[in-house]
Amino acid sequence: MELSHLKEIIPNYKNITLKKGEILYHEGDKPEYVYFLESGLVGLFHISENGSETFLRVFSPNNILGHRSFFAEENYHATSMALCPTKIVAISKEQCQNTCSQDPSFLKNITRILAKDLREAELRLAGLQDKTAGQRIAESLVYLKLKYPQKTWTRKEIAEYSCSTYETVTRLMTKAEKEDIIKKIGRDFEILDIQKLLKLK
Amino acid sequence: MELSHLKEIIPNYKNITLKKGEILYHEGDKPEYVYFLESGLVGLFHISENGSETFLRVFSPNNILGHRSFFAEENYHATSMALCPTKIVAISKEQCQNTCSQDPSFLKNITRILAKDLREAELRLAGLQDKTAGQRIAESLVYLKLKYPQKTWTRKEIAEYSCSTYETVTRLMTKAEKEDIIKKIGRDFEILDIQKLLKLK
DNA sequence: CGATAGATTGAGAGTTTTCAACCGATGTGG
DNA sequence: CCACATCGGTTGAAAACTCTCAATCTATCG
Repeated sequence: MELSHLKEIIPNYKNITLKKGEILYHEGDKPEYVYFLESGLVGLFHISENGSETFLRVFSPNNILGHRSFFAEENYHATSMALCPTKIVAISKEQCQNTCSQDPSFLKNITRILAKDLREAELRLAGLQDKTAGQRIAESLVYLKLKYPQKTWTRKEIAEYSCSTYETVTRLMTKAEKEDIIKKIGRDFEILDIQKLLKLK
Repeated sequence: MELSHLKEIIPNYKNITLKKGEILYHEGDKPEYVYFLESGLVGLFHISENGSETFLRVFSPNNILGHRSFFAEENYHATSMALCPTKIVAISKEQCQNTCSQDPSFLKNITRILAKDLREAELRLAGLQDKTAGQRIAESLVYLKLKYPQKTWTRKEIAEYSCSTYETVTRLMTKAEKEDIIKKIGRDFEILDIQKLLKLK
């Protein structure tokens, strides 16, 4: 979705700069703004009572965030955290409201994003039923590394994205390296053969 | 969402009658219509290669369905099946398009539905990480039976909704009955104590 | 009343997680 | 620029939770 013209059509907006690990909003907070990511990377996480974290979505430049809660008219159901130094533009709810009225394609774009994200979430849900931890981890490696290659993903982040544990991620990665499917580079890694990775048992 | 006025604002529509178990659309099909449920109950299921099924969503009277794929401009990612005799109104994509343009609240309503469903899907995803099978089953019993009390849910349906197996559902229900938390009535059941059910270990 | 779909129960198996100990990389301050 | 502290990664062994498989039983319906 091309939202890069947003700054031009919105009269006044707020700039936010986040360091790695800083929180944009917490689960349960009441939405006051809709955000637009200019540079960096943000992760959306759900943190349960017993402390287990689930990595729900990744936001990269030109992505909108905070929109789900705004359009559902609900408080945030998860916590947004910068995964690296990040610059964000905050637009007030009223401004977002106005943009919706003035630019019909704006709302339609957001509807499409929500519809696609719903598909993804539901397929991940189904994947937890019918895929092994190894398969989910392999798919997560492909998704995260190919879509966001600049980021050195930690085993923990990969685990939380694939709904597994960092030990299991480590084990799968060690196995994949032994079969020349990936190559570890320091704490980072590189995918050598996507097809083999996705078929790894 | 109140969509019951849809028949009045849409000039021509198609009526569909489904028997229990009949399919409205299959995963992979290209959307030609957006549907509106008049009476009955429809389930949305994802069926994986190895045959495991995941019960994603329930649609009841006045619900719209098929909208996710339409607004994402994607083929269906799951299969819709009638859970009991059901009457549906089909609206062509063009008519849906027109309604969006003419009635701004229509699109906004759908956006809200998608946003709420995304929350639900993501929280279920997180729940698979941090809740036991028993907890998920208990929550599914509460959700399905309280929201759709008229339907006799099978153990299999409950299992697919909670991402578990019908044997595990049976075991939990037997346990819950021994503790006077639910009461089995033939193949159906009744919840006697919601709070206890949700806390059942 | 028989046939069939659905439910129950038990036992065993298997995948993942959990716990624990140790190793290695990275980055910062002296 | 080195030393060290810290964060992240690796590996092994044991435990646990569910699932799978199998046999049996019970509702429901024609």
